[in-house]
Amino acid sequence: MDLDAQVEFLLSDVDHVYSAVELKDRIKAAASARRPLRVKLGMDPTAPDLHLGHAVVLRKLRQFQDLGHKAVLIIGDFTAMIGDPTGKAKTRPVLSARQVDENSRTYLQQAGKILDTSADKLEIRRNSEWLSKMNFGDALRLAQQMTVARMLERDTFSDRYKAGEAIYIHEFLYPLMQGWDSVMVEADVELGGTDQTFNNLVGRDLQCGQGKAPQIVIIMEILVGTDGRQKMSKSLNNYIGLADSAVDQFGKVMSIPDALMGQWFRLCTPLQSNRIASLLDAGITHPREAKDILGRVIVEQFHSAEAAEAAAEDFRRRFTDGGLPVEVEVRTIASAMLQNGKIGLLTLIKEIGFTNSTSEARRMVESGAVSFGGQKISDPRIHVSLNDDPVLQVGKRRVCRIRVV
RNA sequence: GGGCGUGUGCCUGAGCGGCCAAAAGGGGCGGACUGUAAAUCCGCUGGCUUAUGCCUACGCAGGUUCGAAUCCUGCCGCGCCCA
Repeated sequence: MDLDAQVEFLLSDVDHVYSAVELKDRIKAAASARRPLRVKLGMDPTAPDLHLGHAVVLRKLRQFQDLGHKAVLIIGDFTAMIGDPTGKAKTRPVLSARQVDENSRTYLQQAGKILDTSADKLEIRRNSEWLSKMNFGDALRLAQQMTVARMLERDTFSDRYKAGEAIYIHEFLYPLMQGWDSVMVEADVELGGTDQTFNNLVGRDLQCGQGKAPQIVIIMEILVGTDGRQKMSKSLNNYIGLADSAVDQFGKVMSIPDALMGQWFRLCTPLQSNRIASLLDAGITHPREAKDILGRVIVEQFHSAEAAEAAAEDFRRRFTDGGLPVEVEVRTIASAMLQNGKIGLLTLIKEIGFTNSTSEARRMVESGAVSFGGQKISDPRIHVSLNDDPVLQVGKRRVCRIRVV
């Protein structure tokens, strides 16, 4: 691939670059020096699950790897003590070393579905490595490179400030710490979502301050979650986890608003733009069909083509035809729960894990959402016996076969 | 440090002594209709072995009262203004 083609490839589906010219020059310089670019991506190990939103940036990182560059994954174990002020999140609890370890492990396992994990293509660092060693003087020198006015340019800060919400001084340190990471790992490029723009640009400033070449910043569009409204995030529960089962992933894709398909095709699949255009043209492709394809293409990236096909088939049986899934999950109940061979329906629903309380189970039954042994049940007081592994269904999605052990 | 204001359920936000498990909207869940889309309509949205019943809840701790989310005292958080 010649230089221009590489740049074009790397900047495809990108929201913003600072700047394309620099990227081209840097690639050229690296090639003649026979060294790979160091492409940085930071992640907070605060939650154990990666989702499709993370995958957008990870896929971009993979493209760099495929062109021979090195991915530098930063586990933000130190910055996690603050938490990026971007969200509404309050001050976060300090993570224990063990939590960080656990989260990091599952991160890498999940990121490995997208990234090339061979040693010469991937470097993993924790920012506590250098941040925990800085003293107050070091921090002061860092802080001197930033002004309050500049901080307040950030929407997240100015909005909160105008709204009269609390902004703590240490939150101002977050972008500086993240920027310092770039200095320490000598990043040539940093990837991030649009919400990371400010932080990543700070990295450029800090690098310049150290007399180094500023990193190129590549900003990806933020993926909208399954609700079609807000950015995908675990806390909003509008996400598709990379570790979710094929069936879950496919089902969730099918539930997104049609209007979201365009973005998802662009950011979550490798399909070409002309193909996407024809899929989105309702005159050519029925939206349901398009979404089915979207679902399969996404699922096969994290599972396999066979698993994606099976998930689509399962979906058809359950929701299009209104039947039971190909494989009904079996859940068990201890025989000690039974009295005279029977158990209260509400207790059963709760014990099996379909609701968090019997009150909730009661509401489900009263609203006509529950069927047991293939029969709809509307009386919450009923007691049932569990011979022959009966099927319990609560709502459309919660189905299982019950076995007494 | 001082003054003023504010603190309600997942969120926003009403309530200002009983009719409050707490208005209204949002969100979520369930149902109808569908393509688990959109739009629309209906119901639910603290817990309790099944209840015209009990328990827990309106920042925290006390107090006044037959009775408090509502009044009083102290404390804590947040905001604004002054220093």
